[in-house]
Amino acid sequence: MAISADRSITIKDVAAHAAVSVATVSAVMNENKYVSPELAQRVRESIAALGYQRNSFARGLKTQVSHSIGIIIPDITNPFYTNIARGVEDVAHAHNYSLIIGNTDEDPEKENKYLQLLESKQADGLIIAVTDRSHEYLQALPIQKLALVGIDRSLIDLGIDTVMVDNIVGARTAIEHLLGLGHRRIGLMTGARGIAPTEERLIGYTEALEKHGIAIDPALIVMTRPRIDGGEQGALQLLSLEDRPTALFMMDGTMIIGALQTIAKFGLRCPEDIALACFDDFTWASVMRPHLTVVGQPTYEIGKQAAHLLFERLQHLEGPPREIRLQTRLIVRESCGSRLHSPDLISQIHA
Amino acid sequence: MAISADRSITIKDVAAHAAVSVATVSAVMNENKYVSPELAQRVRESIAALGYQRNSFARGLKTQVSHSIGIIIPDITNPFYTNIARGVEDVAHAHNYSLIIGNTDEDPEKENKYLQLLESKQADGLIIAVTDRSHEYLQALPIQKLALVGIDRSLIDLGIDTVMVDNIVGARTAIEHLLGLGHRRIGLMTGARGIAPTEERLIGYTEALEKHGIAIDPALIVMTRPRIDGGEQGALQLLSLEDRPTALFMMDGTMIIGALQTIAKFGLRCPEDIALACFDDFTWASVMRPHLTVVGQPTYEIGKQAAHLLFERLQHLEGPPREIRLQTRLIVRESCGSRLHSPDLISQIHA
DNA sequence: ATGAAAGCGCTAACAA
DNA sequence: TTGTTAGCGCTTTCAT
Repeated sequence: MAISADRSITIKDVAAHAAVSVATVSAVMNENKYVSPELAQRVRESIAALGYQRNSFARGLKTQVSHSIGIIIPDITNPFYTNIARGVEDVAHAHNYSLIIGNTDEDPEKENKYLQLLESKQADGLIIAVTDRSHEYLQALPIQKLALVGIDRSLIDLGIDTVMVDNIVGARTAIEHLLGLGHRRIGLMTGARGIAPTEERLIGYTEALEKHGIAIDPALIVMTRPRIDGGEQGALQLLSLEDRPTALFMMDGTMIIGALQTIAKFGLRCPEDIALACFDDFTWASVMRPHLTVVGQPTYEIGKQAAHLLFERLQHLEGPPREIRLQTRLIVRESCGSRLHSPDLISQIHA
Repeated sequence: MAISADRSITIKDVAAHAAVSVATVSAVMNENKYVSPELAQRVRESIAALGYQRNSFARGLKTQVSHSIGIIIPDITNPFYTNIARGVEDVAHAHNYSLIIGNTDEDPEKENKYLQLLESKQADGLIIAVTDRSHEYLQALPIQKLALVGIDRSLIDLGIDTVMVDNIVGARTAIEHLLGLGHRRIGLMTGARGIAPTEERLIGYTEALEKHGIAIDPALIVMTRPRIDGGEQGALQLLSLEDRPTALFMMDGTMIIGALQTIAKFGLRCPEDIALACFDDFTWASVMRPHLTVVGQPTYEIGKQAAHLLFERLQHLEGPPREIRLQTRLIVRESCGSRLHSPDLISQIHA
């Protein structure tokens, strides 16, 4: 801002300073050609002396690689995505890549805009949690140059590498835990229908119940938004039922906060009067009263694996798409009341 | 990935397709020169027909602007920074800029690396929460081309625009609240000494106490890490004091979780046995038991303002540096026990 | 082992 | 009003 060196230092300046050709400077920077030790040393000294940094525009123009990747998610503010982003960023950083971030707020238009931006502009690759109706975009869009990895929703059918979680087992395990504690009427709050995580978790719920010979009561399944107010409303609806459920399972971690509030309004205690569990572990889950029993998703790991997949894809563009399924972890704390039933179950951790 | 059009479409292709010169195509894309409606229309059609996207490397090489900005923060996973990043991203998006993110983990070396990366590589501007000892870097580094905005720590002395919070008033108000509730021995957990937020909050603490004629007891001030375990240890140290404090105030929101755990280990109840308050409001603060009384920082707003400052700076590089101070908000809930003292104080909100 | 020079795709000054 | 062209800074082929 202040001391401004009118023109920035180019490879030419370095070449002149070291009294060599620009080709030689380029060679030592890229270490891709033999340069005699003396010259190399001289060049390095000139680089240091001038504080030369190569211009990535020129480099990119020539090589067509930007050394940056993008991540498109609904909202970085949601801890689920925050951790994924962190995982991605760490891997990108290790590869000397930079990470461009885009929040879509589940708006297909915003998503589309980012897709274009990233494609035209810079990214070599892209990690994306697609918005519901946008799948077709992905194949329609001219994203040929872009390596793509999907997260949270399976994109494998579109020939795109994907990292997601084993939702069926995750949900089933949690419901079985509740069943084991004697619950028979288990309310379920889902996110948007039709997307993989919701449908798969629904399967897990159904499987667990059927295994115990319990009929599915549609009244116990309510769809709501994966937000605090969604949880509030969902719980309201479920708790207003004539034949009130004794346990509530939520597909999203933020919902449980709303549920907790509704429960308080009903004058109910958790877990004594009603058991609560949800997907997503988060920092505060273990310090809330009651400590929350949750199905933890390896969020950081999802990001990490997705980034690994992406960088592998960047190497060999060819090869069949791969899908990685990560396992969830049932973390039993207090909100289902296992302590009430059998003290020795406390803090048992289930794979 | 699949259908790959071997060579991507360039401005030349569009020019040929529309039977005009490249200059005309450029003119219609940039809307910076008069082009007759007919030609303009023809060009637009060709652009659409070919799905042309301009190559930002070439554009950047020519114009030296990248249309992307960076944000360098300790850790995106910390809700304080997450929200800031979201604020920045929203503004960047509105300006059609992309946002590159870098986590430093408070490691000056990583910070330095990002600085170089962003400078050489792309960013037109940069928002940064500096690591403690790195201030000198900022002026030493050849970041002349980069517009800079500092957050959380004041960089105004370095001639850099800054957005931060009124830490003195924030801390003072909270301590006065505690004082008003009758507390006389108030333990304080600080973050690293020597950085503005810590020192300023310390001033607020001191001012409040002195105003009430209470001497500062150095034993009540402990420095610890702004993390859960930091809070755990800090509380341990404070609660082990012979003359135990009746209230604890923490400079960081994550500390309070650790403090809560330590309190439980001591068999103490909050707020009955000990009052608790901290900086930083977060989603769960209002659903935790007890509901946490906190000094909320307008995190999203910090990011937004910082981005605004940055874009303004991008327009007029000249002009004196500006510092924006945002106000904190004391959010009184339960953890200080105001309910215990006077029921009508509950959920009072103090500016 | 080193250097000269072409050219990546775009913008903008200048010419027509 | 539209077109021609130089040149941004780098990589890389081809000469030497």
